[in-house]
Amino acid sequence: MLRPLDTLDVMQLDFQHEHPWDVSTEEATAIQERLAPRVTESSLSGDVETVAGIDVSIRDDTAQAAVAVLRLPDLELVDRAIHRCDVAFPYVPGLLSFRETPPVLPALAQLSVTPDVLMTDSHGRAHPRRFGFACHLGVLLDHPTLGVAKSILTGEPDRALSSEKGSRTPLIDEGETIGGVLRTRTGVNPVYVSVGHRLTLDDAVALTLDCSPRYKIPEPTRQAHRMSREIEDE
DNA sequence: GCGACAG
DNA sequence: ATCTTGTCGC
Repeated sequence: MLRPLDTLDVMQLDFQHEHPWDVSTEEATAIQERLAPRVTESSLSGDVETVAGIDVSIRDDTAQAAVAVLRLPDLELVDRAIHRCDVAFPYVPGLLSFRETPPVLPALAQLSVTPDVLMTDSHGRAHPRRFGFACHLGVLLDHPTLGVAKSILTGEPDRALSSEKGSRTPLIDEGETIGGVLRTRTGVNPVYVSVGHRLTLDDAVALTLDCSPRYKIPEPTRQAHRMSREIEDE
């Protein structure tokens, strides 16, 4: 049974209450350090029926956020939302959430179902301060979230990966496991999976594989990416 | 100082 | 991310 939106009531969330978003890079960094301890890593409870892929495209200082909610295991689209607005914060490696969160929250608020898990095309704990976009979004909403990125921001693979689908190795930074390097397709470059909030790295890896039966990029994120690039005029 | 650097 | 066509390889 699909969960109604009320358990993820973004409309009620005054996300500016936690902290301002119009901040300097120094302030943004301090906010990350303050919120990072709030990330929790515990096993998902119950079956995951729906996963929401989240992505943002930016053209000429205008952001278009897209959310695609897919049902497991068939990966059928059950809900979707788009939100367009101006972007204020520049792209700074390590501060992506300050650029992408403001467009994403209003898009999530448009959903008519509550996805069990949120999936971003970014890092979660695999971040210099262990607080990537996936963590920031997860903590703000207090909802299970994972990050699946296409390249490394910080850290390095523990060992070389074999070329078979499902092959994985820890992503290590300063002696700490901050995520996983995962081959989602045989013979294709791996993706980098990490915890955003309220799930374990093993949960995140398993979900990523469940969502990637055909392509390197998981289906929820893939669809969100396509939607974020759809052009509409008004 | 130099190189690295999610999207 | 974004600007962009064909093309090499499994």
